[in-house]
Amino acid sequence: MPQSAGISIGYLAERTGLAVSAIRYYEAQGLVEPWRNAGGQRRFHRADIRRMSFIMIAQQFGFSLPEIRGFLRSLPGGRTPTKDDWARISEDFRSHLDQRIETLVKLRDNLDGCIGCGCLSLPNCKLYNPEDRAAQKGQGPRYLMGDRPETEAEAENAP
Amino acid sequence: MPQSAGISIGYLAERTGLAVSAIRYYEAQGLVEPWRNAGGQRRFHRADIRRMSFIMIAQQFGFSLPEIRGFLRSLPGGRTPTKDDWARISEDFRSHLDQRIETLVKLRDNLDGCIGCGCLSLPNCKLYNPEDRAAQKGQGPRYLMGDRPETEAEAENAP
DNA sequence: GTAATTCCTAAACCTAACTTTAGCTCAAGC
DNA sequence: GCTTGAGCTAAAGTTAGGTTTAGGAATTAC
Repeated sequence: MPQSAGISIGYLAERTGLAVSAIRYYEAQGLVEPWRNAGGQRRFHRADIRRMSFIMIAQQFGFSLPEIRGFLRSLPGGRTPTKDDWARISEDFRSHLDQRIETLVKLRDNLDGCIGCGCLSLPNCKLYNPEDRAAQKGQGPRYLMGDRPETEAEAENAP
Repeated sequence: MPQSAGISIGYLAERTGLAVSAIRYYEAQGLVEPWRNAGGQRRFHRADIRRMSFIMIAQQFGFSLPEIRGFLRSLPGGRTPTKDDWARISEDFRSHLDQRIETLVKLRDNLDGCIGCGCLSLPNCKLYNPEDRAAQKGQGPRYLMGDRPETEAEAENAP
């Protein structure tokens, strides 16, 4: 087991459950910056165990690696984040998470409404309603339930 | 505009906001089964407008295309799903969705606890706690916050 | 009847987040 | 001191969910 001169990639992998290849990938993405020993092998700070954990948690929260890199830039290199460091980052986490939860709950509520309305065939279905298009996450124009200038009624009557 | 002999892929795209290429991709994935006209062009049922919408909604709910294909298999081909068809599918949606929301809320609550505890450095942090590993979505064994057989205390004391 | 659209297929390309492979070097144990 | 495991790099492969491109063929509009 490595002692004072930093830890090996294998040990870091063992402690975090990450694959060695994943850690090297994170380095390539600028999420961690190990130094090299005399033989050219990576050496990590012990604090990088937490750094890796932070990455895994942030991923669960739905952040991309570039976003996480942004967070990490505001973290001090080489040491454990303090309460203040973490509190700062938590704000971002919170709002992002709240938004995702809200979207899902809204979607679920609409689904509930649809069970009672015979859904997918009635223009008053909420999943069908234009005002809920805001819930979309995609980039292009996507119209749910085929709702367009032409009404469904028209469409149905044109066999 | 197509009349009695089914609708074209372009019209379906226009009505749903999907790209033509996406619709062809969905066909390749077995999510829709158009027939062909004399000239070899795809013709869709008008009900496929809703079928596409169903796919888009299910995607927003976080389902993968194979999962959605599963849902669609229980739908009647060629006609608008009835209230009963939809109710049957809604059950599945509900439970999946509830589970996803629960996971996120749990994660958020843990985050809240961490803001107060100085997180990422205390063994009593909930994000750090083994019992919350269940919240993981990945496939491999991943240990959050470096929690393994060896305790953090030990690790910290071995510089 | 001809020009402009739309549609066709197959194959290549794209992004994210990694893993796998190949061929080679380093470090550790006995 | 030698064998074995751990580490190295570069490049290619993987999965999901598509888009883009190339080169034709069918439809539609006038």
